[in-house]
Amino acid sequence: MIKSPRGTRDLLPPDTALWNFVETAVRDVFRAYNFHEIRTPIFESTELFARGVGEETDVVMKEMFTWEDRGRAESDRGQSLTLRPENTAGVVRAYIEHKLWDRGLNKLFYIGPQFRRERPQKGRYRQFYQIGAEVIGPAAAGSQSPARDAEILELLATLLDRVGITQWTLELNSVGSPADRAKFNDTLRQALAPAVEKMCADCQRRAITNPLRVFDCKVPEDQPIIETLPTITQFLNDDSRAHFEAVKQILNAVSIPYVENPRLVRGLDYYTHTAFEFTHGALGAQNAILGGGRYDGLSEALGGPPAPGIGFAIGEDRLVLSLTASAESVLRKPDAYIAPLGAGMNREAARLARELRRHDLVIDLGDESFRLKKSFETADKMRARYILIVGENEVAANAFSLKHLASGEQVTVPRAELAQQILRK
RNA sequence: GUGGGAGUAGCUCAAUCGGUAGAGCAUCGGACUGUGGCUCCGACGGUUGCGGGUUCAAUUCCCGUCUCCCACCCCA
Repeated sequence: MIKSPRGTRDLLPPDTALWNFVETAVRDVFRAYNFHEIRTPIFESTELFARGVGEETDVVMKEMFTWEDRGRAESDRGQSLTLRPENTAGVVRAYIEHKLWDRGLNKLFYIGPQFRRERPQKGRYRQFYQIGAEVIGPAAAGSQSPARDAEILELLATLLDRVGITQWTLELNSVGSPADRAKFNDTLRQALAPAVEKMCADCQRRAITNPLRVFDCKVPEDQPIIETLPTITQFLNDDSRAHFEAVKQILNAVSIPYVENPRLVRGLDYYTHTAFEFTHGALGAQNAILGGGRYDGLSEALGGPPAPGIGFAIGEDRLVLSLTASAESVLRKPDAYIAPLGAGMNREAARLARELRRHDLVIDLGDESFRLKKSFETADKMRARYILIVGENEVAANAFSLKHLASGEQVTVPRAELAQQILRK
């Protein structure tokens, strides 16, 4: 049997109702904040991710699905292509390609699949879905304003509340400018040097390759050493500091709770200033439900003009996992199930179904060969509100037996009044 | 990519010391020819993930492999 490839899965009804519930709610929220949808290709030039995400990151070095195009045209052949591992690079590429700076400030959102060649785990797939947004534009259009950071964070709080996730924590930090980070990294290496021998094997490696990640260490014995390390907060320049303060003040003004986490670092190279994560307790080791931050230098890194930006990406798979609502509860059930009864009744049933569906009713129907008992069982199973019986008696009278399945009440309703009756309850 | 656990009917799970696989639910049919979630009866459903090995005999023991789960690396 051919199975779906490792780390991929089929989303089936009724679960897809839950996904649609999330996506519909998310679109509503984006609309309220005047964000508009962008759809970028699912694959791009490998170079885009190498330059945009960072040549040295794990994502680019070992987690991408990459292949060589073998098109007929000389210009296509040998082009290295990659399934997008994230969507920010693609959005910024589109920003540059279509000169979107001419539109002033762009407030864009996307919903779609991303791909990483990782070892699968719960809530972590090789084809996974992200809901994200980017605010990007010339500095003169306000793209650099702390008001944009705060607006994004407030939007996210609204969004999570809206889908019924209330147990979230917003962790906030500033990672400063690239220069701030370089200084901090040097200091960190020096601070680690005398103690590193006593630390776990992972930390010994991190101390050399990526000192920032030492903060993520969960080994209890290492914590006393980590406590003594400097934090990036002390290395922020005046601009970064002022920006961070302004963001926090707006959050206070709109009553969005947050905790400052000076150890929160971001893995991708392009982040500057504000960095944040929303976590949810019930998710185990993979407790981050979304993350994001500011990336003021990304456009230039991709060959574009200066274009400060801030964005986030929600792991939709994990978001759906942490939902308390059940798929069953958000599934729209049929308003009525039509049971044609006896030879020739399919035609009349089809006519009725068509009439009722015009009234925005959800109608399903069976077949004239079904015994009435079977039709009732089918209607019950799909949780239809009403069953509508279409038999010879009904057709002769042009009035139909309509039974409310939950209460058992049955009435005979003239054809012209059927929709009204069904809409009633 | 590393370490550990698990794979038996569509789903959830049994199967004693190694003796050729069973239940509940689901599906379909009947009891019941125009009135339902109940009840009873019956049917359908299996390469025990896949491949190899040991054995008279393997769901069971061994090896390999695939997939999922947990943790790590990393990240949303």
